[in-house]
Amino acid sequence: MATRGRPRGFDRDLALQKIMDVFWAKGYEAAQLNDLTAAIGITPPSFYAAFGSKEQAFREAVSLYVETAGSGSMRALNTGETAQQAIRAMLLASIDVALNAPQSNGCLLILGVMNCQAETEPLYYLLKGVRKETVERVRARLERGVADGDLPQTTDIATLASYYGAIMQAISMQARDGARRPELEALVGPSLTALQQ
Amino acid sequence: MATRGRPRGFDRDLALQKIMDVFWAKGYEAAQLNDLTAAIGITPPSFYAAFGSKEQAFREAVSLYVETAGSGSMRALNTGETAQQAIRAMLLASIDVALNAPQSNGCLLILGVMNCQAETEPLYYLLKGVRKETVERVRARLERGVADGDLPQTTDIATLASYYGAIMQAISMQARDGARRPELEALVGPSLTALQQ
DNA sequence: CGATTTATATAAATCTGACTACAGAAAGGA
DNA sequence: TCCTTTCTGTAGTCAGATTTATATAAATCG
Repeated sequence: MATRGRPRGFDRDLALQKIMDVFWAKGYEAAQLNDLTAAIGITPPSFYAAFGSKEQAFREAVSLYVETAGSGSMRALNTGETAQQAIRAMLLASIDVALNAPQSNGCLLILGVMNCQAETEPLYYLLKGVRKETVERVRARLERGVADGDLPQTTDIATLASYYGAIMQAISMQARDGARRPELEALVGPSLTALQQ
Repeated sequence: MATRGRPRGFDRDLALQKIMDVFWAKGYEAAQLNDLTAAIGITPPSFYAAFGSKEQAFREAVSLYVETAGSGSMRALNTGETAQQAIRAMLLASIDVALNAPQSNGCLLILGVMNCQAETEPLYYLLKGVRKETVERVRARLERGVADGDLPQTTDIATLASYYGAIMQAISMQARDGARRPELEALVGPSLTALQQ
């Protein structure tokens, strides 16, 4: 059965990418419907028919981000022979992501919802959950490092996992503050000394 | 000559402290005039007569913060015999500040204005300037450490100053995400390994 | 005490931003 | 061709938030 009714006048997938870009550049609250509809080139009713609400559009944008732009650092975490190489690759990849942000800079998962008020609370916890998963993956990689013997048995894995999660947050904050690649990459070396005890 | 006209019905200094607390807890944009006037116990016209506008009130609150709550970490930076002791003291003090935040957590200078839009742009740059000063002071302390001989001549001072600025931002982010004292203090040890080459 | 000056409260003006009623347009199905 | 279905544009509603006009209250000065 073919689709009935008037066909949509724009590409929904392309529109979602632009939505992601706008949220990525401005964050959830600062991005207003004007920005979203203008970026897509549609009017509000078309937006609501296609995406339901600003909040639902954000959720879809986050999913897309996790699948595409945001996945680079997690893929990088699975490269490299040693845990240290993997962590370095992850941090460098997160710098790439931060600098690839359109307009503004930084990671959507870190900067997308900064204040937890009644209205934005569910979205705040959505992003917080994704960040927690990230730390979990770092922890798993460090555990493997201990098992592989490239980290000492005494390594405080939980602390270091949380530490590198914090470093990624710091990278995004610095990127948002206008830091360029050299300044961001300068953060990687010092942070890796924690693995060189 | 005595003050003419009806005297103010509230203590302006006390009111400014409450304004600081509200902005500290919620950030500039999330804090609405309702919250400010309710915290002080006055009505909007009294607020505007005393503080001019929400933006001017924020500027005064930032000044007060720098003089009081925020000065702890900078004072700590001047304690300790070695540069490493000083940095550790600074980080621990910034954890104290982050956990002393009313309601929410973190540093007003780091989390007070997160998105730089037309309206909040000047305030964003105000806070960014204060943060830059902080990094400058860290740099000066590290320079003294090299001069004192407790850091090697080859120390990359600019990089490390920026690094510890980033660590303080990370501490505030983690605190905002609900981290308690043990989790925050666990970030200090790994970050200090950068000085133990 | 009367005049002036300043603060307060009520209540509303003003503006912004998310969202939607309505009518018209473009497709498929009978 | 006519009906149903779905999308689109105009225009506007509605709620929330900062700011202010107006009248009243409380102080000092002459």
